[in-house]
Amino acid sequence: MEDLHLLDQSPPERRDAARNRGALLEAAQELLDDSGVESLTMDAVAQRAGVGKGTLFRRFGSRKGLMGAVLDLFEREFQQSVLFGPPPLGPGAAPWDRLVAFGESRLRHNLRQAELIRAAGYPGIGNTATFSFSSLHVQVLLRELGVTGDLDYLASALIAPLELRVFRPSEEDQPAQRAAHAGWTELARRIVVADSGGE
Amino acid sequence: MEDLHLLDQSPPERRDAARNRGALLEAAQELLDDSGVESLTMDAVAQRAGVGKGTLFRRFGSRKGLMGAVLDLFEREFQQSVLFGPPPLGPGAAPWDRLVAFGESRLRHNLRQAELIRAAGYPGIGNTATFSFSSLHVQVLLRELGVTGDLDYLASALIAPLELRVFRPSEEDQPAQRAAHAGWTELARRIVVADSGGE
DNA sequence: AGCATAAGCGGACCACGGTCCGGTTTATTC
DNA sequence: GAATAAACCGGACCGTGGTCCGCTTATGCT
Repeated sequence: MEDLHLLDQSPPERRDAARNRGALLEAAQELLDDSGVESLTMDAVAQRAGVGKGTLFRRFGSRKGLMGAVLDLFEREFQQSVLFGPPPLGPGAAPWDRLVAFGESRLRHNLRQAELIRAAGYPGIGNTATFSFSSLHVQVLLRELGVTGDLDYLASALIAPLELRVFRPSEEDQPAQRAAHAGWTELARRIVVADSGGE
Repeated sequence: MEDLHLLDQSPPERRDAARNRGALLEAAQELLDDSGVESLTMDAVAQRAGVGKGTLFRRFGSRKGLMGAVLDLFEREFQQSVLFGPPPLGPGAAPWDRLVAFGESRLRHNLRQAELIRAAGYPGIGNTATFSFSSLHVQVLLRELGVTGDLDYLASALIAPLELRVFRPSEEDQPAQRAAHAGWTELARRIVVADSGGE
């Protein structure tokens, strides 16, 4: 699959470069799993991947960039399950159910990656690609639910409180997590219901 | 006013320490006004305040801590005008009007401090003191408006989209800013209205 | 006042993120 | 397949955030 670069216009990446990129990402993840974000030193990553520091920076630009790349791996997974996964998160369920599922799933996603997200400087919010995917998805669901008005804004506003730290997150705290999800669902209900002229 | 430390249980701060703290904050602000966040080097601040680096770190803990302290100055101002300032932001206006005014004011506040807030690692959200002030205030207003349910969560959710970067902020872009405010007001309306059984 | 104790102080020092440039590997052209 | 050009590589190097420890200064007690 990697070999069909015939279609790409710009010769995509040299073989060694690709190999190194992989090795670097892998090394980064190993270090993370091993001993947390703090141990993710650029020197350490480079050394572990058997590569010079310059290369590491060339490929990822900065420490945050590297973290962003790692996060991106998980983000892709998430997007996959939204677009192609099983209902109710994936296609096939009723819009409202998909919306609720989205809230819960996204919340969990963010909590699981909390440490990295924080260390990476909250790239999720503000990272156009990541953010606008969620925003667009919610926007579509809202439209299907008959919501009118500035859907773009409403969607963003609905996503915002799912992002880290809007509720005081005693991470791992299951009841708190449940309350957060319940609260969010209630928020969504209010936004949706306002269009149908009362309950 | 500073002299009545008789009531404080722990002798609050040595005179030289207080002086230095002031000098450091002043120096930091001067550097910021002078040439932006980038030039806010810890060495530079210390030197400008005529103080050793160790002292600077003792007082503020870290670079982010220092930035947080500077932001805190503005935050206090903001809180003052919410608690004691003229209506509609301050007390005396109808709850709904106060809520709308709060949204606009907070949005402007965040945009004005954008550079610092970002550099300080978004201390506003998650900084318990700052955040819970806004949250509590909005919570009270919602209650006055007859909203029922998890007011704590709803208040937080309402504040979240005012925080930086939930809408793509072309800072200084006035129409965008207006749209953001309009969107937020509409969001608030939906949250409030859902309790009164339709329009 | 003078002493004892604690808090404040500051600059030498360290670690890590990020840059730079000479050497090397890969692709392209004849 | 050799020559040329371009991209890649890597480690020496630098600046800045943060720590540490011996010295200084304020405060409380007798």
